[in-house]
Amino acid sequence: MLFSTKAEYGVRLMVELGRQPGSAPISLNTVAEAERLPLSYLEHLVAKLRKAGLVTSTRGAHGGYQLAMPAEQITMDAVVEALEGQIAPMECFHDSPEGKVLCSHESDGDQACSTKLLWMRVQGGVTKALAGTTLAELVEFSTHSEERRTAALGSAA
Amino acid sequence: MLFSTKAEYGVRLMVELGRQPGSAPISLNTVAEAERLPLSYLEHLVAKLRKAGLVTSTRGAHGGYQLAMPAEQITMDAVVEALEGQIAPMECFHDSPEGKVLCSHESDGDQACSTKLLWMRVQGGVTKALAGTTLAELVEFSTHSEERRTAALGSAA
DNA sequence: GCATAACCGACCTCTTCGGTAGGATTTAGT
DNA sequence: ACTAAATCCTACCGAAGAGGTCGGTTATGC
Repeated sequence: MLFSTKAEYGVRLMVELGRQPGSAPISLNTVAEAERLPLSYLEHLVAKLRKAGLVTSTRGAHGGYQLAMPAEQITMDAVVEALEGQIAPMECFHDSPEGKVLCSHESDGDQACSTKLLWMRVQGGVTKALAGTTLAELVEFSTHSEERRTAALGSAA
Repeated sequence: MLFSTKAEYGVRLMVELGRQPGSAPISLNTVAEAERLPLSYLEHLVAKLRKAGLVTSTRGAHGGYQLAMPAEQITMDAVVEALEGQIAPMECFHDSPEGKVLCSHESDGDQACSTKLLWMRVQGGVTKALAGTTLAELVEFSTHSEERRTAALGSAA
């Protein structure tokens, strides 16, 4: 498995927040029941999203969470990275401060190990897919999906 | 991490086999020393590659492993899948017998969960990168890399 | 028959995953 | 001021997988 359920649950959580039209915060309990996910586990995940600056929280009664910015501006690479940690295909891969991709096997400065070409391409494919998808797209996708389901149920009855 | 060292070590093993020009089998010990990887662990990995039909083995003295087909015909999706299991971004993803991608949350036949769009794109990016890379490319890449290193050392001396 | 090597299965340690538990803190409403 | 609702925080826990190790069995060339 490329990703764990941390990413799955976290994305579902973000989509759920994105579906809410108003400006009132949504409690985690509401999200947990809507998506049938364990509340206590979601607490851990939403903490990562908050620390990454993707959601804001308001404490106390009638508190909850909201997106920190419009869903159109949230790309999924930020969401997944907040939940799963840095997106690297292999342990020896890490981003250097200048944004270059390094492989810790390159002890001689410029040398690349025999697998670097492959992992570079894989990482490129993944980050391109993640960065090219906005939360708004997923919200719209799920909304349409639900409309189709409701329509199908209606015509079946 | 998207992949574990199983894929890393396994690919390095395959590259090492691909670098050998002759038709004589290479012992695992030779590979292990060349790549500085634990022999006993490589045994487990090469077993997976053999079961997947990517390498052939000859037992007994002077035995070893060889590529089951020319390196140009070996694409890395087969190698990585043999080592890591099915390439799916999320646990709920699995290939149906007809080759379609399914999500086990789609209990209503056609419905998709809100994250499917995202994971479809990610999986597409990964499989495209893996299937678009042949073992021959990696062999050539590593050979050139080594030539550059040798040249650099020579000029420095 | 002996060295070499593939094969096989059991085991072991460590980390992560997915989740639970319990409490502390903040806030809205009464 | 009290209370209910919520976030927040830390610790823990069982299961699974990662990354090996080990000992032994089988097959083969010399």
